[in-house]
Amino acid sequence: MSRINNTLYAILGILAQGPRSGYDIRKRFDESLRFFWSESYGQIYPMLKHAVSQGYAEQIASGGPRNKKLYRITAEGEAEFRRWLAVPVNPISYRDELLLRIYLAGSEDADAIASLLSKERDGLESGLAVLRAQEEQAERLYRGRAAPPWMMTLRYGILSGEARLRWCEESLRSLETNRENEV
Amino acid sequence: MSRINNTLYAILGILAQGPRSGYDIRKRFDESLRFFWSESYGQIYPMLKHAVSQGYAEQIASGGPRNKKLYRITAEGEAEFRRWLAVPVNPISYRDELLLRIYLAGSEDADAIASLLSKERDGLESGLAVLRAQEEQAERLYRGRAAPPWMMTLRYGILSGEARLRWCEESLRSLETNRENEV
DNA sequence: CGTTCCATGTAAAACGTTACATGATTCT
DNA sequence: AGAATCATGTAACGTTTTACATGGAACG
Repeated sequence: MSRINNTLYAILGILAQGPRSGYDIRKRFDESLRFFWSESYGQIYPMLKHAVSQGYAEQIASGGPRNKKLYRITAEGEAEFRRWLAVPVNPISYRDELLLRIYLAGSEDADAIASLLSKERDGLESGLAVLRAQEEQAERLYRGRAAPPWMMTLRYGILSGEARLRWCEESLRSLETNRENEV
Repeated sequence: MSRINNTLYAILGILAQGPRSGYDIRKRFDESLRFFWSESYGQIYPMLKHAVSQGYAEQIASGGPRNKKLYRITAEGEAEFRRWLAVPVNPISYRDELLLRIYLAGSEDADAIASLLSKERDGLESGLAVLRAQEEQAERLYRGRAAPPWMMTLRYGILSGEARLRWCEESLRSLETNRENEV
């Protein structure tokens, strides 16, 4: 069985919101989805051609000053995309370098681990500040009305970031406690 | 600049705890690290040869009934591993199919999303039960004494799982609310 | 006039999984 | 005896990133 190609569907999903160029699609991934998904040019341009060859998208002229190549999703493309939406997700296989290092570290590496953890904590704090600002802005915008589905992904960024931050702090405290008990 | 090869260091880290065969190493990843790291045979066996060629490990006879090939880390290998431990981690690039689908879904896909979310919730609940049982067992074992570093990774599994579970529940509630307001 | 951004692509390398091949040992 | 597990490896395939190549447009 050939694996489901998420890249194709991710691109179709962006095109479902309106005609876009390869460059537009890349920017979209980079600006809005980077916390949980990314695609590089090396994936996007060949996959757009593939989508056209499968009849899921078609190329249209832009008429813009740079005459970029816009792609529009077809009816088959949209049907295929909606089919994919309901397909059960694969279990997330995610690789976490920080956890790997901690798991493999010995007690003699406590300093190195503490340093990694505090760097991580600082990064999380500034990242969370950005997400919270975005959330506030969106809340003002959608006051009262139903929030769009992408708000859920923002919310996830905040909740998971907070959990990881709490874990960093807890871990740093426990390293500190161990150190005191040894002295 | 050539990318840092995490696979090599992950293997060296396992070997730093004692001589192991390729099979042993694979089992270790599969049993204890699967929540945040994995390596397949296709990576492990060639990488062990590479480690030997670099002088980071050496092959020793096992003498066991199956005469498996044990590898032992060398002094250089251990030094290299400790150097890697302190290297700043790369930002996690993690791909979350569930968040991708939610981000790309339109309001007409609310049913499909709700179904994915409730499946995810059920999976998280049973996964968390396993982790909590492991934590209890470990707590009984290390009562009072300093817990080993790998306990932090278990703790992370619990905290991040709880956060994701809360998010699932919150998202399902908000989908439900939107539905009621539309009717 | 130089820098940044827009814009499209390809080639090579790196990364990673899956399937296959093979055979011994241990358990039931 | 048959099944499961131990054990080592390779080949093919698929995925993903990075580097390279090219050039126009907008901005200060």
